[in-house]
Amino acid sequence: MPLIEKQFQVIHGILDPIVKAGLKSIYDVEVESLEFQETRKDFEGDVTLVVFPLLRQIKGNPAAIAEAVGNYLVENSEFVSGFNVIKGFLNLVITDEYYLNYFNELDKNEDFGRIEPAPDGDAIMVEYSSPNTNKPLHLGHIRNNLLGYSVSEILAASGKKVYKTQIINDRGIHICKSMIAWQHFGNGETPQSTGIKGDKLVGNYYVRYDQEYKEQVKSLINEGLDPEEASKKAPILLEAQEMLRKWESGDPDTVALWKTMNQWVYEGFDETYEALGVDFDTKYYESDTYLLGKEFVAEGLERGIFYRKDDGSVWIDLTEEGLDEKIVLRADGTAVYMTQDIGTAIQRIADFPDINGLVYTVGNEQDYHFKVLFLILKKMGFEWAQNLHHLSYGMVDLPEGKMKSREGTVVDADDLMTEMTNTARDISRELGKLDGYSEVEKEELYRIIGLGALKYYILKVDPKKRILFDPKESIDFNGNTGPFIQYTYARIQSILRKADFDYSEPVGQLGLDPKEKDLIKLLEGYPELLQTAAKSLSPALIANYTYDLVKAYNSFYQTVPILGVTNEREKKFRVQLSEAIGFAIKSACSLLGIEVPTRM
RNA sequence: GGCCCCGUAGUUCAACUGGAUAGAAUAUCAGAUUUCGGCUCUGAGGGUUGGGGGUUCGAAUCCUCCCGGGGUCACCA
Repeated sequence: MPLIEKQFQVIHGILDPIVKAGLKSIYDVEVESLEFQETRKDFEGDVTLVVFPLLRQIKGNPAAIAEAVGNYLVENSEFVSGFNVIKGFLNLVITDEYYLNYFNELDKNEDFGRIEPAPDGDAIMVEYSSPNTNKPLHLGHIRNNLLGYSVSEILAASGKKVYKTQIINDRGIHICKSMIAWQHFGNGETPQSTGIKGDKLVGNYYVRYDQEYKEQVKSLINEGLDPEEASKKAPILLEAQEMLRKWESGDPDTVALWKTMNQWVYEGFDETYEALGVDFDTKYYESDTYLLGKEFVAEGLERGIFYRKDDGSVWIDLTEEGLDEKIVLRADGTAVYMTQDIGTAIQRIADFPDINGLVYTVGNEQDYHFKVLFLILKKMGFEWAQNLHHLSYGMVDLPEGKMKSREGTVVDADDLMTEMTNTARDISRELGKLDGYSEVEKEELYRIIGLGALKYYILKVDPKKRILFDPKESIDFNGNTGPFIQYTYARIQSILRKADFDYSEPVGQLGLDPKEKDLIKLLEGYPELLQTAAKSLSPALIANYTYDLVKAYNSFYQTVPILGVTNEREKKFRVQLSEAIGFAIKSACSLLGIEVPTRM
């Protein structure tokens, strides 16, 4: 049986045809789809069939229909041992035998729930991070990176080939500002000579530029210029603009300095990415792509998708779609942001022909831009334009308000990770069971815990919502947190270490404790959940599932003895179950980029 | 002002995309360990889902009008 079918052959899938056959024989109707759901905790049963939707095709009292289907199922399915009806809800009791069989046939390993991509299947490209090269990464980038990376992992686990990419905003006036400041005030400083991380060094000069600029504006105003005039005439601004012109005309000295300083930044970014645990398969640089797209606009103009205004600029009219008119080419024939994004999208498909979709991880302030971009690409008739997604996310707020890099109220990405590690160290020193660990191993563990806390905290919330981030108080190590999950995993590993007997063979039939049944049900739901998370690009779904799983395991652990039970078969089964839950935790966490320790 | 997103226990988040009596965590209070890791478990209190109207068997979810917060309406990226 192919892997995919096997993974989805869960109880819903088994009952589906039987219920349909039952409805056919009782009421003589063909029903297309049925709505199954997990039975709520307050009711008896395991699986619930919602009868209301059937009323469209079957006239009658929902409770009576439920009763009839229930009776039919008890007679015709070996797995349904009983049922009860509450209003239009048919609650079915599923036999222990079914769950045990399901568990025994499960592939129990670290790849639990994953589907291998088909060799000739469609690929998807996920863009995230997309930094500017004039300042270091901050908390907002962390949310972006974690989301993009996690969504990539989820898509890959759901059976798609994934290319992770970023577009680096490496050109423009902002980088010229850092360059000018470095020329004036740098005295030849380099990351090597100062020991400062490259992105931080360049970022410092960006701040330095801004200080100088403000002073110059002030003195110009004192000399009698009006504020608006002064803000345009500050000498250092004019220098930066002149430098941009030189860069665009390819002036060798300017380009050389630009390359050098950008290289410093990239080395700094690479360190941050590595610390954060994210990576990329390919990169795009705006200096390469900012001129793309013009020929496609020209082509679209011929085909009547765009139109030309009297001044020569080119536009698209989206008023029929409820949007505005949007410029796609300036009067002087140069590209705008939109032109460039059109060109870059097309370029990516050309570079990787197996791609049939793109995901852009970009903040929600660009919602409108992407709406327009996607619409334009659709109008241009690209087939892959049906599969464009803007993974939009809300801002990260601080208790003091917005982050502003110029005012120094940003939370730096590197600093934050260090702080998380420090907190983990403090707590673990008190509570950890780390006898025999070397200092190096301990430090590695603190890093895993600190980062796990940060990642889980950010990924568990719906991307659309703003996050209020209090670095001091928000990160907790108890309750619904990353370390809570890691702790449970570590505890399972502790049991496996102590289980010094062979537990690999499946045990035969035995009665299940309700807590055991709960755990198997959760395992059963995972592969489908993974597909849903992939479709909705939602790491939060995975995070919340992981938490449910861990909670259910802790409850099981508390009420049911594992190694202490006298019955050998039960002991074996419970160790197997623990192991399987461990695999599931590890698998789910890996989709969030969270590592799990064997001790902590 | 037009358009888009958000509003759920004191606080931070859920709610299987229209399903049952809206759930967790946290904080507070009360309990549990001859056991495998107490960073655990069990329980209590805490809600007019911002407000009004509508759609239907059924609404936090869909429609509509208000209120509040944010974003966006650049020939910037």
